[in-house]
Amino acid sequence: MDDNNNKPPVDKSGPEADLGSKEQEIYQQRLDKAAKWRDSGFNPYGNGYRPQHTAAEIVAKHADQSAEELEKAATAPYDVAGRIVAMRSFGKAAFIKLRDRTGEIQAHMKKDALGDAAYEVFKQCDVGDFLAVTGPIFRTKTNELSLSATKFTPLTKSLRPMPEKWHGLTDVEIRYRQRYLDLVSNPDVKQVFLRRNKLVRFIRNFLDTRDFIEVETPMMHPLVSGAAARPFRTHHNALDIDLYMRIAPELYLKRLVVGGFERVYEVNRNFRNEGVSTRHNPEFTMLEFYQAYATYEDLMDLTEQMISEAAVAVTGDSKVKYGEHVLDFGKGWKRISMVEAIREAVSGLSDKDMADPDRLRHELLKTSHAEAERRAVETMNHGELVGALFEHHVESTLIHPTFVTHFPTSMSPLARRNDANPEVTDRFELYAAGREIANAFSELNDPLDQKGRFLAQLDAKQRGQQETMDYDEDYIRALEHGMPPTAGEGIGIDRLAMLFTDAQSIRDVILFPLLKPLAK
RNA sequence: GGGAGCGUAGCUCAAUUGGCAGAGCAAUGGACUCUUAAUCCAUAGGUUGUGGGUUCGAUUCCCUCCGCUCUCACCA
Repeated sequence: MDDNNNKPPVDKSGPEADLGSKEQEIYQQRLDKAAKWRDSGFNPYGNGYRPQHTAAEIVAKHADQSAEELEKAATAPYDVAGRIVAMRSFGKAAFIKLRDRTGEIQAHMKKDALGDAAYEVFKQCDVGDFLAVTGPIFRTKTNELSLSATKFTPLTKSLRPMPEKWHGLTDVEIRYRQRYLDLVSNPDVKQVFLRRNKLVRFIRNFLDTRDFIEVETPMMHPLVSGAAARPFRTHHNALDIDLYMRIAPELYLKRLVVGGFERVYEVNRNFRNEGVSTRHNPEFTMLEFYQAYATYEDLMDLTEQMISEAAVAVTGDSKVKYGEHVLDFGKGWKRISMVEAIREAVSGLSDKDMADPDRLRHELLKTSHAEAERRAVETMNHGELVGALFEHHVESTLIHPTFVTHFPTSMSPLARRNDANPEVTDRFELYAAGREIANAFSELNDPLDQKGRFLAQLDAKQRGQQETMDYDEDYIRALEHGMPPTAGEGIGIDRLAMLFTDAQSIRDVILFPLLKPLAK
């Protein structure tokens, strides 16, 4: 525990200080109700109750039975526990809705079935409390499956009021800051995260069945490596060394390929100290995988198969609605080189033009109006100009899944050069909905070439570029020992989850997105 | 970091030109043993994000700060 983590002691005697006056009143009322539970022998924070059934299994078991059939069958009592999410009371009877991890089930609480004393205890229950209910199943006059409670056990008292039942919780700030309330209040939100879980499980299974081994590599790095991004810094006290939170696991995973793990993957967090937006969270989840004896072209096939199958597994269809569009993840994705893609989008650029930095600079300045941007364009090399033109004119137009290949070598310091044209690399990025989803290449395993590329990165840093990689001596040493021909790929899990859940903001697929702390 | 917008009861939202801050849900008390946003009667609940200014008077107009949303830049 850090010693600089001194929090004021919490006052345990009454309502919390952040409550409004109305909320304090409710808080006190519920403390009083909890005391009444206690007086009746129920600990409002007791432990050890083990419900024997779930809402979903009860509903599934009796979904097809009519009211008469259920009455005749007279089922043995069920026993479920959950949060009370709705209550409609009639004085001497009430309907409550209990929610557990599997779903919801209604219970009919009747004074004559429970007894006077027990019904008094039930009256001290509120929406939000946790309760266990025992009783046989029946159908109400409106045909809803319900438990006819013969017994109940108060389990946990909720002291704060739930959000409004009809509109739910819509204030996005509260939704992100207090995700637990969002999850309780908005059932769709839970579905989003269940889908995300399904996606990650599908991917793990897909790779596991293809002989990939899942590993965990360091998230605290002594060097900045594996991507072009600004890192977070941190400090280890006992060793008295500065470290960086990782921006990518790439070089560690390739060290493992050197060591004989021919197929490895890692699904974990990367941290980048950059702007926050609807598509960027400072910490985000990345899948990276490496396969020896494969090329970037093999990975295009693998990626197409993995993501098209994932779409069906997660959403039920290879055609996925996303905002205004319906994305078609069915196989046969377009493959186009970066230069071709630019020439398709910008008319009047000949082969010769594409090779001429001044011509490209001129083209780029047509759409770059901000002063800082124009200055940046002036110092770009040929590869950077090609990349910038692509981002300006092509990226946002790639709606259906599209592989863009052959990125300029200068913007791909870890990728293998193309044999026919060393100015470009054996690399592709996958785009969908106008965004980058995946990035892959045949890995550069020539240690001398890699040395030169690292040196070029140092050079770029000298020129003032902020997002550069450090020279990683040990990585070069690893390559000098020999890395088999390998291809590797990174897939942004959050962004893929966005596509499969129709989420317009990355914060909607991250349980606890980074927000500024509120001032006291 | 730049630009635009937003912030009113626990929640969802009103408040005319600057003129007594309101409703529904939730809560409390009462009636009600088949409800589905249950219904009916009554009660209570507010430092209008913060601090300042203009004004006889500010939720409303102006400024500061805090937070959120969108967007641009950086990036994936």
